[in-house]
Amino acid sequence: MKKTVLIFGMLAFAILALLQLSKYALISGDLTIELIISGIAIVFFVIGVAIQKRFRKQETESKEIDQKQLDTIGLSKREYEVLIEMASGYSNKEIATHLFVSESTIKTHVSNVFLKLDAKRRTQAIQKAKELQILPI
Amino acid sequence: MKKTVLIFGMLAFAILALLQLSKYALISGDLTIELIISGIAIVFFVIGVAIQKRFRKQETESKEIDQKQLDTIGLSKREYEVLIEMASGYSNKEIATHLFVSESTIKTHVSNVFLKLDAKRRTQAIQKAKELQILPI
DNA sequence: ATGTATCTCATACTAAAGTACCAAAGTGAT
DNA sequence: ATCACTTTGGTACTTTAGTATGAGATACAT
Repeated sequence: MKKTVLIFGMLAFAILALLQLSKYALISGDLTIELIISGIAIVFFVIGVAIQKRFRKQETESKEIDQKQLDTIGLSKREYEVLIEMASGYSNKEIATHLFVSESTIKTHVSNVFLKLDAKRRTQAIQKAKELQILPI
Repeated sequence: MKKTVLIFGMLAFAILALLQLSKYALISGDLTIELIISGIAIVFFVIGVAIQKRFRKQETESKEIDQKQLDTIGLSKREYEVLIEMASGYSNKEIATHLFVSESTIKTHVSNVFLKLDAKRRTQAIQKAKELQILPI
């Protein structure tokens, strides 16, 4: 947030400087009116695009992994891995193969995930995890 | 697409007109240099924001239900309902209650959904449906 | 009318998922 | 060193999920 304020402050200063500069450049006759107007137009067009892009970034960022919620839920690293595999549509046996452990281990992890997400089925766990913005995509 | 080209053409024409206008306004002395530059800056800033917004819209619009793919997959109305219930995390028994039919019926629908989505498990079916942009959310 | 597809439901079965314990070994912090 | 947590794995069991097959009822199009 402090960073944003600083950038906007510097931007405002740069804009004022640019305006003054172009004004004196015109009076002194170094540049033609067409060039100055074109320059101003390009600069502000770019600024407009950049600012809109910044807001868009903030909007879409809300659709990525919510690290804070992940912490409050308290899933362990391994449990989280299993959750992601589950959401990808794999069976316990397949997950066991992917993570090089036994199916029993996966079942234990799965049960723990259910407890922490308050779910009764894996589909429900996936749904809840999605609502909590915990899953990639 | 034709619409976009037309809009951009008109926009280009408007910009050229604006530049000429401001040039002659300055020469005739009706407006000060500050006003003209400010006006140009604002106009192009707005144009930059608008264009960026248009692209952003196209990006986010691709995240809604893809009716065409739904048709090609050929899910029946009832099968699609069952798929959505599945993705919401409900068990076969719960889905049966929601749709006022027996669990057997749900099992039949579920199996048909698996065939049409080429899935072996409900979690996989959900994942594939999501990739095909068939599910709401 | 007759065929095609959908929706419904049943039985009988296999496979997978999930629960409930228990327990050993490793990790990390105080 | 001790405690808490994680990771691993096991057995035994219950519950869902999923498959295969058959079949009646409805609706819709040719």
